[in-house]
Amino acid sequence: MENASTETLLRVRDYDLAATLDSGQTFRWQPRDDSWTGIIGQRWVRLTQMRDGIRAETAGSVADWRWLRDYLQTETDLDAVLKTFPDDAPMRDAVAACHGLRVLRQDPWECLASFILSSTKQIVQIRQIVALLCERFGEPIIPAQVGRAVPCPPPDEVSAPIQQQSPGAHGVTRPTFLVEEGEIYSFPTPQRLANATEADLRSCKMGFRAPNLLAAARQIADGQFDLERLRHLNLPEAREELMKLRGVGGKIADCVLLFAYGFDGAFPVDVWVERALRELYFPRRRVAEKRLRHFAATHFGPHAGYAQQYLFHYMRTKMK
DNA sequence: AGCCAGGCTTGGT
DNA sequence: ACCAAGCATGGC
Repeated sequence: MENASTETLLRVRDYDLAATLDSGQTFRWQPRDDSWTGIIGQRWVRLTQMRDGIRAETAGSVADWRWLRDYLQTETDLDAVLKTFPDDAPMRDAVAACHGLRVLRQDPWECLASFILSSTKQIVQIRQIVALLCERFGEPIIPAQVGRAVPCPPPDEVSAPIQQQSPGAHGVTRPTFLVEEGEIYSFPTPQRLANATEADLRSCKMGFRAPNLLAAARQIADGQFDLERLRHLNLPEAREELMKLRGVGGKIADCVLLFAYGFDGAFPVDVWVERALRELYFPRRRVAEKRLRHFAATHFGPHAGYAQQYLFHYMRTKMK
């Protein structure tokens, strides 16, 4: 029986929090003071990498931390997963370079919506679009004043804006507060977005992706499309179902299946992973797309998606 | 300035 | 069944 508390230590080894939260599977976590702050569901959370695990702080008392262990997948036996990877040089290098990288278990709707917004966008830009979407349509969340007992904020911290030069803004200075807490909005529900207009969504800089997100939100909001039902399907069935949504092809479907539903066999192939496959496994060879997909589908074993995440992060961070 | 970005859809052979 | 263009937007 756990006592209700606003903080806990999740004991876990071989968990690289930074690699996990910054490897393009999720888009809202922000680094700050050796910690990561973000929103999980309706909760503000701060996570800190410790030697013996992950320290978690949140707003409001928590009696049962299962939701967080589930999101972070701290119970996953990483060694058991790594043992299923093919024993070849590229995979060994990727695992060595990204030791402790995990695949999260995210909320299906947030994951789906985020990846609908991801097509032909760099990760930094996906983050910006998602941030705008949450600011405009999410519910405000109260961040915890963790670690500092502040009955009332010091007057100079609140009332005195810091003059800050925004770079490249032609000499325009804007007053900003130094104490901004980063993410303070929940991810908008399908219902909320279903009531928005396409123009509203376009104002979040999502361009041609706006009608796709809007259509998905409306289909889910009115019950025509059931994200929960996908949990009871097998991988190919669930994949086919997701691909019925406008703007969702094989790659985005695979991302959602892997990052939200825990289908470890899903193997998203984007430009980075395709590059990894061609350069690491078929150097200086012309390989047809068809054959490459067959290789991807057969070579990496039951946790292929996990292997894919190692290749992806390896290519992005270590191979430039 | 031009190319590319965790792609998908559509219309051409 | 395969190929290219087009799609918004921003960073480099």
